[in-house]
This record gives sequence, C-alpha cells and structure tokens, in this order.
Amino acid sequence: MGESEGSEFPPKKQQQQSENAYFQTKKLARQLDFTQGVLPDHTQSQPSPLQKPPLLVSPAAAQSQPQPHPQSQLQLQPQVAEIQVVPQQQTQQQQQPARAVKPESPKSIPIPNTELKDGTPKKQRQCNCKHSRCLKLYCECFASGTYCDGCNCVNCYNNVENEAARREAVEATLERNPNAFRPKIASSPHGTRDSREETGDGLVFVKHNKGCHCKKSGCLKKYCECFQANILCSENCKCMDCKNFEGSEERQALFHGDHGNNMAYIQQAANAAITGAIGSSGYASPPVSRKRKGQELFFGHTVKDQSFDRLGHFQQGSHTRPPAPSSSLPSNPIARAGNAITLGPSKITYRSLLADIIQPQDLKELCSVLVVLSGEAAKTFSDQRNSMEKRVEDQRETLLASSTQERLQSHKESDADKLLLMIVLVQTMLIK
DNA sequence: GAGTTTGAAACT
DNA sequence: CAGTTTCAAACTC
Repeated sequence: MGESEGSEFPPKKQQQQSENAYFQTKKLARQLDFTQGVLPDHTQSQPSPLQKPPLLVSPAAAQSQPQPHPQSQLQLQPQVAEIQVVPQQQTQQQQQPARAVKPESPKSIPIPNTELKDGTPKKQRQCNCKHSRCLKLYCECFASGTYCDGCNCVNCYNNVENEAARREAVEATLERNPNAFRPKIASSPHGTRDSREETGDGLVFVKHNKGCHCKKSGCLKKYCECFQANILCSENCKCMDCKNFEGSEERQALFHGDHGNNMAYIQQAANAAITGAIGSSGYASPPVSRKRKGQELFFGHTVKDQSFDRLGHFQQGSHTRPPAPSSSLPSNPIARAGNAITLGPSKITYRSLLADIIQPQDLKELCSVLVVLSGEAAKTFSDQRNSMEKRVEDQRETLLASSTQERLQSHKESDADKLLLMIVLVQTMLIK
C-alpha cells in the first residue's frame, strides 16, 4: 500500500457504486460542475447581502434548504468572510438581485479567502495536502470549492488538468454527505437576512450546522470550527469542556488581549459588520495567518448565544460536562441579556462585532468624528454635484439626529457598527 | 522548520 | 451509529 498512493480515486466503494449510482451522481455532478457556470434556476433565491454564497447543493439539499446566493452555485463556500473595506461598488453588487453569475474561467472559482493582515487583503489560502490529492474535504481548497492555486500540496488533483478526477471526488463526497459543500456556518433557518432586516436590531442567527466535537481545546483554539468561525458553540455542538460561550472568562480573556489600538482590527470588525460577514456562509473571521501566537482576534464574539433552546434548556458550555441538570434549565449566568432578546426558536442573536471594543461612551465620540467628517465631506463636494452634497448632508443630518441624547441613552450595540460604517463611507467619499 | 496536538473527515 | 484511522491545520518548541 503505497502510502500517498494509498487511497484510490475514486475509492473502490465508489467505483462499485458508481455504476448503480451513475445516473444519480451524474445528476449531482451536473449541479456541481464547477467549470460550467451553468446555473440551475434558483432565481427564487434571495440574494442576501448578508449571506455568503453557500454551496452547491444536492437536489435533496436544495429542496430542504434555503437557497443560497446565486453566485454560490459555482463558488463553494468561502472559508472566510471578506472583511476588508467594501467600497460602495461592491455594496451595490451585493444588492443586486439574483442573477446568474458565470465564472470567467475555472480559475475564477476560487473564493477570495481574504486574509487580512494589517488590513491588507491576501490571496486565497494555500493548502499543504500531501496524501489526499486535494480531493477530500481535508483539503481546504477542495472543501471550499476552489482549485488549488499556488498551494504547497503534493500530487494535487484539484486542478483543471484533473477535472475528471476532481469531479468524481466531488461526487463521492456528496454521496457521503450531500451537504458536504454547504456552509458549515450559516444563518439558521430562522435567521436569514430577513430576520435581521426586520428586527432592525441587527439580529442574526448563526451557528455551526453540525456543531463541533472538541474535546481538548475548550473550543478556544482554532482547532474548533466554531471558534475559528468566531461564533459561539451552540446546541449543535457536542464538545467537551466548552469555553466558547458568552460570558466565559477564558474566552473573554482571549480578546481582551492586545488588539486595543489595532486599527486594522477595528476596521476589519467594522467591515465584517458592514459586509454582513456574520452569519455568512463563510467564516466570519479572517483566516489569519497560521502561526499566530495567542488567540488573537476574536473578532467579535459575534454571536450571542442565548441560553435557551427550543426545549427550554441551555447547552452552552454544557455540551461540556457533567450532566448538568439540563432539564432544570440551569440559570445561565452568562447570558448577559443586555441585548439578549429571547428569540424563540433561535437562541443566537447578533451582537455587534465591536461590542467589546467600543464602549457606550465612545459612541458619542464616534458621532463627533462623523459629524466633522461629514462636514468636511460636504465642503469638499460643495462645488460638485449637488446630489453628492445632498447625500453627505443627509448623512450628516441623520447622524446629528442620531446623536441626540435620547439616542445615545438608548443606544444599541449595533450603533457602533452603523457609525463606523458611516465613517468609512464618508471617508471613502472624501478620498474619491 | 520539525515535531506534536487536535478534531474533522473518512473509513470499518 | 460507534469506534478507529487518516489527514491537514493549528499549535508548540
């Protein structure tokens, strides 16, 4: 058994099945054809600016799950949400209604696994697979639906040249798990963008679809998929000794670390908020370069894991251990219910990425900054198109209005996001 | 950079 | 479905 050659592609099992399942898988493959750009008609899907493109779905999955962003039909789930500043252009794009997006070429499939370091967007991440031929989910590229490009992998089949093998691998993978390429982190059925929009409170429901099964990491290391995605563990998780829950001291210790003055950090967080990275199909956090000491960014313990699940019991941290009286509804010391709105079925609520960075008192300052900036912007554009000026003025007015004491007193965490967004927008306009 | 740890994915 | 093995990323030194 020659080691790296060990596994066959397709695996024997699949080969055997392949005849019987041929037509079925063919059908699947059609939808999964990364190279074609022919999209099934999913126009009923709602293009959600808040939702990253999930995956190609099997027919079954397609039926049972909310439809992803059209683009997703070709782009597999991005592992990471883009958090860089999003120029208005992009915003507009996001707002565009469903439209079939056709990849220019296979190479376009790769999702910008934006890796931000100091605010600099980086290229798609590179895998280092040696034994999987990059044809299994072990491979991040494959798992995210992208071709390997510039990776350090060995014997890679995840490329155009080996499209056939790749396709078979995709089929096999889907056979095992029809949702294999679907986002692991996604808004819950109750937490689509609609919810968020409707509430106006920036609520969003995010959790790991399968949940993690961590045993030793306390769910506070990137081994943990939830942690890596910057979300709290949920009732889906079966982890042990979980510390990735709202209120966890260990967890808080992580992000009360050193990102204090890191503008990039703030910007990223702001962008995440802006782009709606949270709840996206992709991870909400930048994949940050590997080798990081200490668990740097915890961009927002973005999600608020509300304590009760539908059955009235809470899991957080409990997936953990001693059979806590789960039925007795352990008073959840954590759920700092500040904004902990009880959301019925969904126990996760959106929480500002900046909630722990920007304090209530900072809001006023932010307002001031924005007022000044918008004022400058207004001047800058005063001799330009009236519409532009008006726009800025509008923003300014909006801001001023929102700066009232009353507003500040009843501020919500999401205000920080909005303020930063406005600042970014105004700055962008000024730069232009 | 090498070695270890970890947990998801794959396999039995 | 549970247990085991394989794998590659995360992490440590």
